[in-house]
Amino acid sequence: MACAISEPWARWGCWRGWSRRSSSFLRPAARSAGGANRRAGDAPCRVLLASLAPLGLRCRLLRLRNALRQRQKEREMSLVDHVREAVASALGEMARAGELGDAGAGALDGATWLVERPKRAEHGDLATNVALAIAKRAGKPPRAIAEGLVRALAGGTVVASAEVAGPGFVNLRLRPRVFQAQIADVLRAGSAWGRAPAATGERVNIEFVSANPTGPVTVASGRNAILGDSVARLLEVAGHRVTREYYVNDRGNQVRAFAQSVRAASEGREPPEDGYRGAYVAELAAWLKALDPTLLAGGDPETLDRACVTWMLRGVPGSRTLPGIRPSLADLGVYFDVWFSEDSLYRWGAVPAVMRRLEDGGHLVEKDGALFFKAPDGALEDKDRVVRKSSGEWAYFASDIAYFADKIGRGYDRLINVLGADHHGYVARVRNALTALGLHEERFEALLYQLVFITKGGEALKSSKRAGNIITVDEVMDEIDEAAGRKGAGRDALRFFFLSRSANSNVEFDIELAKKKSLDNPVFYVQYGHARLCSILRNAEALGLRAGGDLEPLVHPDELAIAQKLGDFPAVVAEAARLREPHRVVFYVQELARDFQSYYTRLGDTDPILPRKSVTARPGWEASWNVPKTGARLAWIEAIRVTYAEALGMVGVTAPQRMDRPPEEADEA
RNA sequence: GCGCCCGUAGCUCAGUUGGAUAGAGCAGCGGCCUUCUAAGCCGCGGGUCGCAGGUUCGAGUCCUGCCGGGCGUGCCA
Repeated sequence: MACAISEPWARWGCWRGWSRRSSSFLRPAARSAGGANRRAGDAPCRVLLASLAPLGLRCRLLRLRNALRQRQKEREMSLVDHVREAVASALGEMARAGELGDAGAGALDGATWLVERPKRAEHGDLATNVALAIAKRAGKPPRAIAEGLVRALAGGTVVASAEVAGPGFVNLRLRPRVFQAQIADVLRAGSAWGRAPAATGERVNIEFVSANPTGPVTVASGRNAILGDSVARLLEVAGHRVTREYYVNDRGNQVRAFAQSVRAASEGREPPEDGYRGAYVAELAAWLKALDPTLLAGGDPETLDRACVTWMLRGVPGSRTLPGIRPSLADLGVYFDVWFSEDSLYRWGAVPAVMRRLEDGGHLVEKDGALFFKAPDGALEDKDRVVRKSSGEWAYFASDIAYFADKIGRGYDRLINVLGADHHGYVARVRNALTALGLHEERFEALLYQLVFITKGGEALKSSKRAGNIITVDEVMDEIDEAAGRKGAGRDALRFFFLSRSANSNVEFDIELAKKKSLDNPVFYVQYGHARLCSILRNAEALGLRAGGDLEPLVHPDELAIAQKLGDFPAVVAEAARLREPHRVVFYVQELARDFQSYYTRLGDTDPILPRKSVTARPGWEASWNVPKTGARLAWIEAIRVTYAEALGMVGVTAPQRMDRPPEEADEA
């Protein structure tokens, strides 16, 4: 289905053919969480295998590839995996020795048991509930099994000591070497740390924002944008190939009402009954008038509709009243691969085509002069839905069905829609329609988030595009930028704010509080931590001290605990991607920041990482300074920094290299 | 009425396929800067996890009912 697109905004990459190039052109280099091919892994082998090499060689290559994969797998095994393996093999020994009763090794079959981090540090580095889990099957009390396990684990290479606790938990302390190896893992992975190999997962299309192009980006749609974009980043991190898509409703009543409001504004009239009255409407009217007076003065209404949509998306150059949907989203760090025009579905005849298919399947019924989609029997939503109004116009639902059919036809394994809770009734409708068309209904996944309540000084604020009292993401970001004295601070703060809670919880956004307390945003705490790490590394370099060497001097309990926490990162990220819950990454990085800052400040003067000026002032200080220990600690710091930066990148927040002293607190008593 | 989501500290929220004494930020109180960045750190106070049953070795987490809040249930999108 080739298309000739007449909307000017379409040139920005409406269709898949151009979208990649145009989007990479538009994306600043900062797209660190993007889908670059990293960790090529066994790619060279694959290439050779595909060639016409002789059979013997191919067999050898196959073995080599498998060996490489095995090694890769081992490398990707987390600390928990290693310990789990050690526990399992200890249990195997016990079974052979008859310590697990008649069930023997079978006691483990089908049992769900965990090796996990206990909440309290006194309970060890890791703990397992396996004795509790298999006690019934083994026919022995949990504590007896636990005691046997403690004996069997003694003297291993991973576990340093083990003890029975409570009803039968086994608490484990690990050898420092294990944590030191964790640091090496992070540094080896570098910018691939926490990521699955690229393009190994599904082809995913994620549609989000898709707000009507009749107003600027509001704080409410900001939540959609930030959530959708962060989930998209996480999916890429998890190895999926992701297309980000915005469905532009550039047709229908709302666009018409909007265009008529613009025309009214240009003539100094009140907007029509269902029209729009924000300041941006007048701004757009003035801009269009200057651009081409015939547009407004009795020109073709469709051309005017189109022009309005175009400039809403693009924005009036230099205007803060009408910055444009696309630039506003870019300021939020949100970019799309595809901007899909609803109107184009009509121009290509996709809507009647898909309706014919529904009709052939007997899924349409005519009532009161309108055409309805018949809900299938027993479906979750059992009401019939209008697809063609009695006026003869297609309803939005008709083009939506065509749109979904189109997306499925493009061969995605999964279609995700990020929707506000006020649209959740829509989900069943789409599912029913896809089922009726015999399309892959199960590939459709709705990601719902609860609504944002805008308040001002504690009072509910009814914001509506039509009334024109909307709160835009731009004004919020501008305010915070100004308060923090740094461009981009508002973006980071807004993203962090929305990502600091699960999509399932309602958010109250107090516009006054957001501006006044913007510097309390935890994002700055995390960023400050990153800047501190960078600063240490900078200072080290100036002194000629380098990260690396043997990690054995790394024995401080806090340092090892943080190293262990770094090891949690890939699992946190994988879980966040699987559940589409970016807030997990945000909470993780906040914890990491807390751990590091606490350690760092408490360290104080007692055992500084870098030599003080009083030390470096003496010539030849290097001879008395513990350089190997510093090297190990710097490696540890670099590993933390990498984890910070990766985590922040995955939720679209910048990781600044330096943050200068905070702006003076203006308030005086 | 029916469907989906939520109810955890004064406020805003986390809480991994059910695990040990339920956590964090903000707010409050008390301490720590001749600085490897105080946008920081340490400490204190603060809880019938909406209520009532049930499931089990064990429930904030799973099931049922009730109470309270949000959203949906348009020939609006």
